[in-house]
Amino acid sequence: MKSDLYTEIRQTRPFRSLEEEVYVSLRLTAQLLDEPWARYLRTTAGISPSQYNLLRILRGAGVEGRTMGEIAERMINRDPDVTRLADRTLKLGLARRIRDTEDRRVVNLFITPKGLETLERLDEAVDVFLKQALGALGPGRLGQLRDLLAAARAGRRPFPVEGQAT
Amino acid sequence: MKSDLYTEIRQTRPFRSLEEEVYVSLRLTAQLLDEPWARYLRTTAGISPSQYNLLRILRGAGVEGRTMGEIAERMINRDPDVTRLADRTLKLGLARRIRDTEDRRVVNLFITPKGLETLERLDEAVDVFLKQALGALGPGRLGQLRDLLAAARAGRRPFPVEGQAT
DNA sequence: TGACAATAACCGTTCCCACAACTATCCTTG
DNA sequence: CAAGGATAGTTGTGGGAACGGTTATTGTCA
Repeated sequence: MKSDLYTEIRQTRPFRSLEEEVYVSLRLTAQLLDEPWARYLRTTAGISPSQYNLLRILRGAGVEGRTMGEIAERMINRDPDVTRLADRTLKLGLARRIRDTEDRRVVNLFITPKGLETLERLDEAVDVFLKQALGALGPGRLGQLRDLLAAARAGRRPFPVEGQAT
Repeated sequence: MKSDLYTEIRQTRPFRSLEEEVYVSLRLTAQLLDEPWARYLRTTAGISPSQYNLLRILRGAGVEGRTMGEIAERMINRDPDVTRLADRTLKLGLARRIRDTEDRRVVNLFITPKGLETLERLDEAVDVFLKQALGALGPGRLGQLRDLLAAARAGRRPFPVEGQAT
C-alpha cells in the first residue's frame, strides 16, 4: 500500500523523490483542511477565510487598530491585496478605516461591533473544526508535526540558487 | 524560544490549541514553499503553477490525452476552472484540445511539442528546487513528515459535524 | 420514438493573490 | 525651504479558484 496520496490524486507513477512526495502531500493536506472551513465561513457568516483572518487580527489589535502595512505582515500577503480585502470587509460593515491624523499617509483599520459579533459567533466553531480536522493525531503526533514543519521552514535555502559565483 | 512561527506572523498571544498552531504552521509552510516556485515558473517559463501541473498531467497521459473531467480529478479543482485553465494554456501553444468523435460531449486535451519542451527545460529545476526547499530535513525526517501528513488526512472527520443523530 | 434524466463541459460572477506602476505624504539635507 | 528620496497605500491588470446556472449531447425507458 502506497498511502492514500497516490489514489487521492490518481497518481500512477512513483514520485521522482521523497522531497517531491512530501511537497505534494503538504499542498494536498493544506488544501483538504482549508476547503471545509472556507465553505463553512461562507455559508454561515458570508465571509472568506482571508476576511476571517483580517477580523482576527483586528480583534487582537483592539482600539489601537492596525495599519495596512501591519496587517499585510500578519497576513503574509502583499499590501495591494490588503487594500481590497479591507474594501470588501468595510462594505460588509465589519471593519472601519480611519486615516491617521499624525501621518496622513497612514490608514488605520478597526473592527466594528458587528465584526466582533461575527467573530464571537465563530469562536466555538473554530475549536470544533480544528478538533475534527486534526484532533485525531493526538498531542504527541501534533507536536512532532509542528516541529517538523518548523524545521522545514528553517531549513529552506534560496531558490533559484544564489551566490553560485566562484 | 517559541519557534519561528510567532515571529513569522508577528503573533503575540499564544495559540488557543495545539491543533490551531499546527494548522497555521501547515498553511504558512505550504505558502512559503509555493512562493519561490511560482515566481520561478512565471519568470522563466511564463506559466503559473496550475499550468505547470496541467502540463505534467498531460505529459503523463501521452498520446491518449485526458478529458477535462480526468484533469479536474487530478488537479483537485472543479471542472469550470479547468476549462479556463486550458484556455490560457492553449493560447500559449502548450496544449491542444480535440473534441471526441465518439462522445461529442467530451473534450480531450493533449500536450504539444512546445509544451513538452517547456517541461523538459523545467525538469532539472524542479529537482533543484525541491532539494533546496526540503532537502535539509534528510530522508529520516522527510519520511516522518510524509507519514504524519498522511495520518492527518486520514484522521479528518467531517465538518460541520454530521450524523449527530442517534 | 419521444420525453426526460444524466453527463461533460462551458459561462457569468465574485473573491483572492501577485506584480508593476502610481499618488500622496513625510523626511532629509544642502 | 526646496529638491529628492523614502514610505504608506491605492489602482491597473491578469491568473486562479469557488459557486450556481446553462448548453450540448447521450442514455433510458415507457
